[in-house]
Amino acid sequence: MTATRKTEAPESKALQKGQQTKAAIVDAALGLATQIGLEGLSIGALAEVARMSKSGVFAHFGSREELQISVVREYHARFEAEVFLPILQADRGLPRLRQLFANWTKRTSAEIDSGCLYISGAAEFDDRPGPVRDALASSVKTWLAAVHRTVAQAREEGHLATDVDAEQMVFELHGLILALQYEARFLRSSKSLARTLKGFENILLRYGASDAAPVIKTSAKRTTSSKK
Amino acid sequence: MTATRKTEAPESKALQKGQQTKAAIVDAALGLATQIGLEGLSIGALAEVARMSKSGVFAHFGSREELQISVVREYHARFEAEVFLPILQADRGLPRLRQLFANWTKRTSAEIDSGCLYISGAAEFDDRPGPVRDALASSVKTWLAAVHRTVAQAREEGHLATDVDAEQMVFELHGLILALQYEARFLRSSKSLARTLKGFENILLRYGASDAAPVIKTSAKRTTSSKK
DNA sequence: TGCAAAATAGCACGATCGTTCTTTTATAGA
DNA sequence: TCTATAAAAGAACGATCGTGCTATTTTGCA
Repeated sequence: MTATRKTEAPESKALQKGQQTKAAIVDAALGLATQIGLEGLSIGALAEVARMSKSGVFAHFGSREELQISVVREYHARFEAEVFLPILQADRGLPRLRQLFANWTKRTSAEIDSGCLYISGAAEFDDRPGPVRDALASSVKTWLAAVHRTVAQAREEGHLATDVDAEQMVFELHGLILALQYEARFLRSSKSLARTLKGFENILLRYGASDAAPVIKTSAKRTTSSKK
Repeated sequence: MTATRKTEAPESKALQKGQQTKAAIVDAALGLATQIGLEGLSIGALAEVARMSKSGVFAHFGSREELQISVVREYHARFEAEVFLPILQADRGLPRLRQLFANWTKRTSAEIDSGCLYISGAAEFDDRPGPVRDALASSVKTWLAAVHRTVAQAREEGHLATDVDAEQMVFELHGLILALQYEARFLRSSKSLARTLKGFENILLRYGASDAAPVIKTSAKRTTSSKK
């Protein structure tokens, strides 16, 4: 359309000035969004953090909604890189499932300063239709499908009982993660990480995991010296 | 401070005009807050719903924060009336625990139009200190303590294994509820209610519930119920 | 080095926000 | 019924919101 075409397509040099400032903006926006939520993310506050003018920030996205979608996509990419991709190096089956849950747990609990966008976003957009919600739901579903696949693989490798309902197991694992986020981040409970790990072992036991769980049988000793 | 004191204290007649309009405002505010969140709750929108002027609404609370706290308190009262109080009529022990979870599940899933303030509020206020967060956390802790008590009673009645870690069980139950809300309300999954109920039976089985759960045993070759 | 084009800044707009102040209306006790 | 007071409305404030528009600066290629 526009007659102004550069002599060479701009896709060769991937990161012109504009692209890399946009990346920096999205990075700052992601930091803000994980703190105050996707809805709380304002262009003015973002411009201040990025040390730019409002219109300078705005020009990269064209609308606040597009900015939010960019943030969701960036979170998706990081989540994939930090949680999903590393588990592919673990042995297929139960070891990989263990690694998956460990990474997921770590990502959910460890960083106190940055919450999980998949969780806060779900609460914000659960009855707010639109492209932001669609992007969020799509990312979450992609991830849950990956969990489902990993569970199914573990079952097919013979590491879980043959009649395991993978969807049910994913649902229960998801519940553990959600409880972890809730009780650790909102209620500030220090024990929730341990509860999550124990819950995971409980689920594995119930679904017939072939390796013994490294959890102390609760029947061993009640009322130990560990008061408080 | 003010020398203007009524001839008699106003506490005798509980519902003057002001009190009952305030109750109506809080009712409308609760409806708004469960849809768009406590943070999204604005006095202007609330005034429109309540068919009042902004300042007329505002005068009842003195600040937006106080309005939010009133909403949290109202939600607490309703949650208690709808979920907690009715279970006291069920037999102490496992029947009561079953009734508790049934009510909790019903409250969480049934009403699609109104989300759970304890869940959306936690996401909004998990790193936003202040009295609203305190009110929310206090209510949630009260409820979780009631769940804990019910679990402990079921154990002491002999309906659960004697070595049940009540806190751990509450954590896992909470996770089921959170997963229900997440997958039903955000992901629009129709199967999440069934998954929640099945997860509940799984937990009961694992913790040695004395009545047989209506769930098909998953090839119970591993760690059969050797517990007492 | 010059110059088109991209990137950013500046400014203004209507809207809405929470809040304060003043004025009007409705209430309840004498 | 009269009247002090509570309740509600009205108007305005400074801020901030998202988003256009225009000007200025910076960039990258000839």
